[in-house]
Amino acid sequence: MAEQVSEQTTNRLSLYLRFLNELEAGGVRTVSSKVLAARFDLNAALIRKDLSHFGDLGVRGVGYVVADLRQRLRQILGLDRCLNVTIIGAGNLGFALADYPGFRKEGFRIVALFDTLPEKVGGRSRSGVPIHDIRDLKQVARREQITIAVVAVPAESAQVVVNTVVEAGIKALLNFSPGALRVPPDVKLKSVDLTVSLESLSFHLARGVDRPPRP
Amino acid sequence: MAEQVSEQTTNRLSLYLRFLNELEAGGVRTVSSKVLAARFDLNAALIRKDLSHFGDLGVRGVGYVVADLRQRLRQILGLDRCLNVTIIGAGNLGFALADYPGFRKEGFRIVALFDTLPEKVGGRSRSGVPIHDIRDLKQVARREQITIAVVAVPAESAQVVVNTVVEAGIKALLNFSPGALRVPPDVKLKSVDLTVSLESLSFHLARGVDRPPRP
DNA sequence: TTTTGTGAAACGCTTCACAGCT
DNA sequence: AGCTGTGAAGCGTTTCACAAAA
Repeated sequence: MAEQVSEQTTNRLSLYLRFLNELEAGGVRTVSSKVLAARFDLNAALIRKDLSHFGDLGVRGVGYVVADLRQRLRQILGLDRCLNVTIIGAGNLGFALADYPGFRKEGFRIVALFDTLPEKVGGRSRSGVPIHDIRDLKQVARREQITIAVVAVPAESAQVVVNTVVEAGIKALLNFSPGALRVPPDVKLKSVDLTVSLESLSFHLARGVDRPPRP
Repeated sequence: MAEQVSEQTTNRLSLYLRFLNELEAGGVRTVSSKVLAARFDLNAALIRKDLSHFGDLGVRGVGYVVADLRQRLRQILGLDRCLNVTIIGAGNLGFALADYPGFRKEGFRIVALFDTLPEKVGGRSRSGVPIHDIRDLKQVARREQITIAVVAVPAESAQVVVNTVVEAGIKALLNFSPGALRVPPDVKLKSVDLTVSLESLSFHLARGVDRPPRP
């Protein structure tokens, strides 16, 4: 077990975990790869492969024990520890993310916002997350044990902000700015590019979602 | 040209286009696949393959003419027409997206917000996008020629909202709610799952971004 | 010479199919 | 009988390598 695991696999593990939470809440004891596959429109073998990367998690003839698999997935995804998150950029998007209830629900704690504007620093988000000066990032990051930074600043300042975050010793970044960003190899950067997403939809509209037959 | 093109290819086309905008603004005449490749950390052959799906866009020995390729990519991505977008859910995230400057910059027009709460309906976002009652979606969608909907509502209401959007005749959806959603085959759904993104980062932290050598 | 466009090879992910366990 | 774990096959994407064009 535990060689390299593809990003696609880990993304699916998150989905499985979310479903297992529901199943456990509903008092379901075991679940088969077939049931999981039906839920997510995937092939059952793929789910077994995904899980088999981490040992023999299932029971032949029975399936997976919901409580055990859930526990194990939380551990694999690192959700059994405390995960403190900061958001850089106290603009509309930064505030929205700081107050997004979905994060707290899954065990992430948003502990700080950062900005450069003096009129914002010292304030708080609606839900009470304090806004610090970006120059204090390193200090606050250490004090609050921040391990993940969400970057929600305009494209022009994105690379500078990313550099600051990396210098503060944070090794995991979720970026919402458009454009290519560079990070050292020991830092994990994941980007959500809203423009690319919309343009992908535009492409499908332009081409016709049901492709018209070629002449 | 113009068979099926993978989503990965179309996503990259968006990135190329953004860079071409910069190049044209900077007065650059031509660009080679090698330069594009360096910019995005990709293989030059991949860029040529991506572009070759749409005809012979380059000139051997020279590269690609920036102005021409930009124009062609805008056309391919459907950005040469008017693209009216609505945002469903006038919560923190919905407002942030409605006022996100990046969308307008690329030619998308956010023309309406929708919500169910009477105290929100009739109001406007900070940048002036009017908030309508979700029950008026079909009517407003037709009047405003809305072709893309962004879904930013809580998970519980997501499927219902998606159904309403589909019934209103909108064929392209960008979804921010967690969980599996069903749409008919002629509708294009793209989802951004913030929890999955954060959990993916958590996984890499838990495992060590530089993987520790196996014992 | 430079750089595109493209078959062929390489690679990685998914599905198949079945041995093995309960 | 039922279901997992997995080698082998299948398939889609990326990279290689080179002929063709400017």
